[in-house]
Amino acid sequence: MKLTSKGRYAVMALVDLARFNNINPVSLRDISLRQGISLDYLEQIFSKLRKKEIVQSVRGTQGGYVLNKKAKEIKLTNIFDAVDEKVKTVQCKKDSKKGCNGKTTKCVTHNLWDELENHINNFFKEKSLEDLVKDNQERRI
Amino acid sequence: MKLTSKGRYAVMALVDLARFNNINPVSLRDISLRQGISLDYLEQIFSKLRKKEIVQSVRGTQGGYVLNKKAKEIKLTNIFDAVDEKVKTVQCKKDSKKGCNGKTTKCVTHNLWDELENHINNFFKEKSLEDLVKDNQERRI
DNA sequence: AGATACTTGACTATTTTAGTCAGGTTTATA
DNA sequence: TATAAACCTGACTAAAATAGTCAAGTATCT
Ligand code: FES
Ligand code: FES
Repeated sequence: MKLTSKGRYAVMALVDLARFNNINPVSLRDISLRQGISLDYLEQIFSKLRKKEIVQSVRGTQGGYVLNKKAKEIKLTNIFDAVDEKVKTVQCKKDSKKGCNGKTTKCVTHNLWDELENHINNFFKEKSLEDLVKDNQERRI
Repeated sequence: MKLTSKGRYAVMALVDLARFNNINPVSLRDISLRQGISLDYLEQIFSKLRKKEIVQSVRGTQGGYVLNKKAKEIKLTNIFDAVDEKVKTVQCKKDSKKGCNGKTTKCVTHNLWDELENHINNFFKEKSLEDLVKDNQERRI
């Protein structure tokens, strides 16, 4: 199992934004340069973040993006949800009555993967953007 | 992030094997039928499990596979390790001094992903094959 | 007017996954 | 000892997912 770039970049970009989010909006160009992420790719990512109201956009010269909530209220789970970085451990469909490989009952490992999924999601629910910014500032002292 | 079929199948197959691992070796054909996993694919998986000494093979007619250790001593982490289902959250190479996107220092999220990786691996270190078999038997009563 | 920066949607190369396929070798047992 | 069951190995491949790029806009500040 691995984390995709989209998810990783979304968090990198938001940590960057949160750190420079004082008065003025932060342009994607700046984030792109600081974090080494393609501008075009960032645009895709921020489009999704905006639709889920995690950031707000400011158009025109001197424009950019601003956080739409307090950093404390933005959890990792919200970010991942916005960019479709979902944790998927089971093979069977959630709603379907059928288990793995067409069995009428859930497969022998179904519950294990459900536990795993919860275990991972708990981590994402606890961590906020504020935590990440703080961690980063401490390490820099 | 998602779990791959290889990892999922490896665990399904081992749980199956552990449950029927009384006296005689269990053939892949039986596992294939019971779990609905392609025989050819199972062979790939068991080849790896054998190399890591998680199972032992018995060749010839009436052959099959047997657990090479007690179910209690086989942890999920051993299984995943054997079939190369690794948890990879960071983008940077482990040994390289360079961080994400060629930075000389680790990127702003590196520590977060390290924490996440540990969080997930802890889950895998705790769960043993025995736990899984028991869970399954209880649910069947 | 011109530059900056957001907006959108389509397109594509690469990589990974999830297998299949073909051709073995070993061994119990009838 | 023939035969069938079952392990063993490596190469191959279709499909999906990923990680972007590219093009053509629109809005707004100076
Ligand atoms: S993972 Fe849900 S039935 Fe197998
Ligand atoms: S994940 Fe290690 S430097 Fe970015």
